[in-house]
Amino acid sequence: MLLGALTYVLGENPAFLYRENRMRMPDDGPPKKKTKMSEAGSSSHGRNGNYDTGVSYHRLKEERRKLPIFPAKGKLINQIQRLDTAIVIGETGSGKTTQIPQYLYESGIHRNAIVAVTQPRRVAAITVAQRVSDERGQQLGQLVGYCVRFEDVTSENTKIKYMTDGMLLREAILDPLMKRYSVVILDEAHERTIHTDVLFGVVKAAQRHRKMKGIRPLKIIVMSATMDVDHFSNYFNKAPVLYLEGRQYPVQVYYAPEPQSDYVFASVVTLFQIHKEEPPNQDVLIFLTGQEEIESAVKTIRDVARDASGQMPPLMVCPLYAALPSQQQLKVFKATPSGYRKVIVATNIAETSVTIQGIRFVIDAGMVKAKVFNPLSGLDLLKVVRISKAQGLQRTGRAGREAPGACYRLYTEQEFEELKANTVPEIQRTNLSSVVLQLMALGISDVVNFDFMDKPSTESIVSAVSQLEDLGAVTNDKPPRLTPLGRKMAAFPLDPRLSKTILLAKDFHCLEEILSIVSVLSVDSVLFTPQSKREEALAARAKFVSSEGDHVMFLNIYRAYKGVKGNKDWCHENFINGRNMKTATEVRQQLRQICERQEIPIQSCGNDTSAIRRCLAAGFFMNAAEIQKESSGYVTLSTKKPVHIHPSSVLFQCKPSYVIYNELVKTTKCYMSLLGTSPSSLFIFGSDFIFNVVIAVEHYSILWKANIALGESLLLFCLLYFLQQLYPENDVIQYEKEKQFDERDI
DNA sequence: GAGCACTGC
Repeated sequence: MLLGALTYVLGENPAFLYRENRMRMPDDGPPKKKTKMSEAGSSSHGRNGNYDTGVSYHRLKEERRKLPIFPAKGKLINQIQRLDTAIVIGETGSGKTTQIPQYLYESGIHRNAIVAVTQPRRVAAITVAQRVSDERGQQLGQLVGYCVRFEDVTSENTKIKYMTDGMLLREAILDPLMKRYSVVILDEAHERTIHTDVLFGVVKAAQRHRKMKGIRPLKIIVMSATMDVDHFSNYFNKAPVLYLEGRQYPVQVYYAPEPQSDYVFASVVTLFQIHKEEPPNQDVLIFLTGQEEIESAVKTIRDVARDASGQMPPLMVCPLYAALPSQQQLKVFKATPSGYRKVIVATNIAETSVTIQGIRFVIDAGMVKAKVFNPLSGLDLLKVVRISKAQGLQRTGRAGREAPGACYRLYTEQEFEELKANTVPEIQRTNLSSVVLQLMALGISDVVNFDFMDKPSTESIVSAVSQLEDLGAVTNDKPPRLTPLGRKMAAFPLDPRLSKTILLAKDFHCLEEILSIVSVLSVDSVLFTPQSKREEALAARAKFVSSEGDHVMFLNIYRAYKGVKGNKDWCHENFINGRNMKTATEVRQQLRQICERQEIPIQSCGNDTSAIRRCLAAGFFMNAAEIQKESSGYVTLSTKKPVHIHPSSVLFQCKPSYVIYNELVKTTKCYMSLLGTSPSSLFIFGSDFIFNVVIAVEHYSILWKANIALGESLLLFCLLYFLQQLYPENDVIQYEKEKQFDERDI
């Protein structure tokens, strides 16, 4: 295969010519955890891990003194001491994450209370805590600890606590004033995760309220690598900004001379140009958008390399994306054999989550696959979109971690200039129902006027509130109030529809089963279907399949997995993703504990799947669809939107009259994914005086559907009563938009 | 008869 050459133009933008590093020192961070998987099983992460004394402690002490932040220590502490809120801008490698919490502790600014440091990712919280604990010469979980989901490695002695941002937000529900903490450090604030964004408002309010109530003051430190400093400062009442120098090698940026229509191909061409000209053992990182592109690029690269073997040094090609099984992900961390060049073809997972040593060249396609949420249609879709300038910068920086490097951008300099400065914060492109429920549990009812740094659109808030209203979690007052049911729902770390389903399960006496199903639904797919072994995978799966829907299949899988005690070979043979299945069992354990705390009786319905199906139908009543006689498709009952069963569903061939679905995904068509059928249900939709009613008693083929006025509802309820008498084995479930659960809960 | 980026509680 002959690859045409692609010539590049040298980037003129000085912002992307990184400053030469003056001090050559090890990175400030702890030794990076090598894989995503190693943290997935992090419960084994040692409390007694690397605890070490003597030589190692003194060596670490020396290293600390050499960090770029060290000379600034006195001045920094002095400033922070005087300020209520400070913004700290530090480039990669400044040492801010590991050192500032220790400086605060050493200088007594913590006032003997806890310093909380939030991180967007679990791995970061765990590894940084381990590193800092080592630097103090202490055992992890003593002075320095961490707290992430499923794991709390802290003690009464802990004064420096690394935690995920989501964890601190959860804690805030129980204690909105955050009284345990004297300092809250929000690290990696530039990433603008939805949790960090909500925390901005929560800590700001806590600080103000503590001042008003005369409680020990709360110091806020926002740490970021952003260039958009003013935005942060303005939000925190013009808080002063402290700058720290980082450590980064220069990276030469090259632009494509003209726009590239096929960036996958262009990336392969560029790779071989680098490969021809540069010495081997200088590794290359290619950024593409998803599994399909990556697999196609990997194949092309391998083909070309094979054809040209003998004419150039060999290549070691590694794909890298989150859905890739653990063992294959691990390959990217293997040392490159001598004489080889390693090429990693990755999604944006390599931008922040995974750091790979030895990268000297980055090839950036300039695109990313992003979830786009439309609050009006309630539709999620994944779209390939252009990256932001900040993201481009982040990718470029990946070439200069250990030595000077180069970044080849597969777009023109003009295209770069036209990119958005920053990625749209997550809070502005996500379904907010879960966040709104959490805010209301925090006591903030007027969510529309919450002090957001960047406000989500009113439509998305209104749509979230309305969904919570449908579920009976909030009242339809203005502003809405949390119902007792809503308060219970907020205790679960789940999508509100799933929390509601759990709370409904006690009425159907099938909580054990629902917990299993909900756990599987709330993690990434447990099914693994490689393109090459599709038939094999489907054959292996046949024993779990159920004509009653995907949920029952998940229950079968969960039970079988438990039956073999999570055996890895079993997972492999049955094309089950063991990593995600393990997470599901941990989720289930957590959900079970929350149920116990709420004193919900945990009962099993055994093999009575109809109870399970009724419960699911009741929880997902707003996600129901009815088959269309004429077209073989379905329409949603709530919005009359034409939809189809996704071919990956076990119900794809069955076409039941009524289905409930987990989510709508728009690709070539609008697909419902993860479906279930209801043995018999009544759904009531709508508001005010008009209800849209559907009764589907499939076993007896009774179908009735109408729009009725409230006055007629009496008649309807009489009818329902008779139906129930006639067919006692079929529950007739009714749902109104109003808060029928309140009375029962109070 | 279709393909889904990444986090987190």
